[in-house]
Amino acid sequence: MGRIPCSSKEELNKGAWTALEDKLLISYIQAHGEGNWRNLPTRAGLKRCGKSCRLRWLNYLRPDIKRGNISHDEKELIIRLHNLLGNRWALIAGRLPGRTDNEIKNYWNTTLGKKDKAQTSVEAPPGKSTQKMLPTESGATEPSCKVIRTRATRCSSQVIFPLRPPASQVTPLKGRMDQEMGDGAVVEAHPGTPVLGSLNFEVNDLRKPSDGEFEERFDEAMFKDWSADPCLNDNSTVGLESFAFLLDPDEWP
DNA sequence: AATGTATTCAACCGCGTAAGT
DNA sequence: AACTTACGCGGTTGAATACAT
Repeated sequence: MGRIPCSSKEELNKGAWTALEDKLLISYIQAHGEGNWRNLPTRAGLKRCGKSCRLRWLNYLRPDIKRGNISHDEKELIIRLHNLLGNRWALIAGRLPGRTDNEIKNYWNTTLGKKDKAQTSVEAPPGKSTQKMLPTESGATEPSCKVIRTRATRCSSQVIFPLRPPASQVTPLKGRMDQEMGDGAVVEAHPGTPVLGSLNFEVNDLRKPSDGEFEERFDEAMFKDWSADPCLNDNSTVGLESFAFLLDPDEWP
């Protein structure tokens, strides 16, 4: 493809932004709005790549950004959303007004992630996976769920697998299905499509909501009552229990 | 006070996706 | 349909700062 990486333009500034650069970027965006990041630096008189400008604006200069002091409620929400979505920082940030994906990612990696790691290292023997394990009927343990994910994918749609799909509806899954997938897996159909539910059946019966629906579905009400989710109402075979694996086992009765 | 170590977080990097041609 | 390009994302890095010795 031959795209020129930001870093190859040697005349561009790198590293920390100066107050003057910030001022130039803010005043340009205030006058012309966001977008067209590629041409923005030249027009704004900045020796930065568009990518860098975008990042600086989104993560630091935007007026609606809340900085620091993650509240207890926000922390709880981050933990729950992370349980649900994994490292989808942008999606998680979308549910936390004023917070950026970068901030949440940093917060997780420095604070919550460490706690999680410390906890799992106590639960799991050294050298083994830190994935949470659930006891089986036989007394052995198995992963509570698997999260298989491609990297840096955008989530613009979702696919829900019911536990027992109607045999009449058969649609081939477009995307990558990892062979490692087992029962109760959370997988991500390619491109950027999270798949929730058990896969203890042949892969068929997809529901693909229209663009924009996805964001709407992850709202606070959803965490209070899964049954409120309209995509579940369409499918009578899916019970709340089928999502138990998404939550911390300790919290599930 | 000086030095070493740990932590935080802004910024960079590379890749996947969507949109345009 | 194939190719190109801009954007957006998650992973990672490294400078700045805080803390410990």
